[in-house]
Amino acid sequence: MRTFNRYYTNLIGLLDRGYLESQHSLTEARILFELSLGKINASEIMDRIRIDKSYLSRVLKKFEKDKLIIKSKSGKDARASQIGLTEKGKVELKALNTLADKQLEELLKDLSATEIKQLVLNMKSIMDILDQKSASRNR
Amino acid sequence: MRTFNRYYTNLIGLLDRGYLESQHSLTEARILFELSLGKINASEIMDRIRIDKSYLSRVLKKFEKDKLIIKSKSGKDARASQIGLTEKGKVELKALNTLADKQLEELLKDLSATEIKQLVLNMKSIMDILDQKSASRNR
DNA sequence: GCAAATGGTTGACTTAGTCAACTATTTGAA
DNA sequence: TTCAAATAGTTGACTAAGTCAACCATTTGC
Repeated sequence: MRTFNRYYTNLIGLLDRGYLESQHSLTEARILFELSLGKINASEIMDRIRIDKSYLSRVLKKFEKDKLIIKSKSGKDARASQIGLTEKGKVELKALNTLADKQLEELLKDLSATEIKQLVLNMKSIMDILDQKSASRNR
Repeated sequence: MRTFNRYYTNLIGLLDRGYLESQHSLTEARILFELSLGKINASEIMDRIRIDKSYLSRVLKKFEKDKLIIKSKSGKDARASQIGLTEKGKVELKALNTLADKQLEELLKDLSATEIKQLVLNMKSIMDILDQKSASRNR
């Protein structure tokens, strides 16, 4: 277990760097990403990513100010509002993805196509294993 | 590439949580870990992990105040000092590892031994591929 | 019908990290 | 051999990311 530990510590360190150059934190990027999957409200975002509600509220406020999202009254619950990406928001997310891709490319550029394929497969398999686990926890 | 991207974003989010409960940031933990490998000076730490030198200086100052490390004059270079873990520092690192292990265990507890083995192998293989790459860059 | 739960906001704060300027020492080329 | 540039580390001032607690409005469920 100790070994795995060390691997993931290094891995996080390595991958974390990726978001340095962008205008958004990793958390902000994840929020944008969740919003791209369809209109949701703030607490649905909180169900998906671990984030303090006050912080989320401020991030969303900033996104709204920057016209990346629009909030609309939810018909059902007057406390909540449905949040959706604007066109500008979609463009921003796309740019963010492109940037992340480029940085990833930089990180991987000395690898062969085969090695990269291997890497993706490994990453996928990790996520599958962990996904499976968190699914079973919520049962 | 976009797929990989999403996987690693989620993965970082997932693994990052691990360090929340400890008294140290992930970066601090990595510094302690590097120090456990033998006496080194500050710039050698900077060779190993990406960190601002002013921040590193402050972290080390804090570690010294907390008696986790001791600095001793390097014989060769009067600007640098050799840094080593104290007994207390070693205990701290051990505790940190134990905590991380426990959190990892929690994260993995619904997985079978086989699945965990699989996960470790995947993680290892990712690190090997990336290590190989960063080694070749410095040639 | 009302207490507790939920969705969200705000103020005050902490932690992690960055940037630039600086001192002291060492290195390397003229 | 000397002196300009490089290196090791420190400090002050700052920003970014995130947390904590108190709060208001609305909804849920006994």
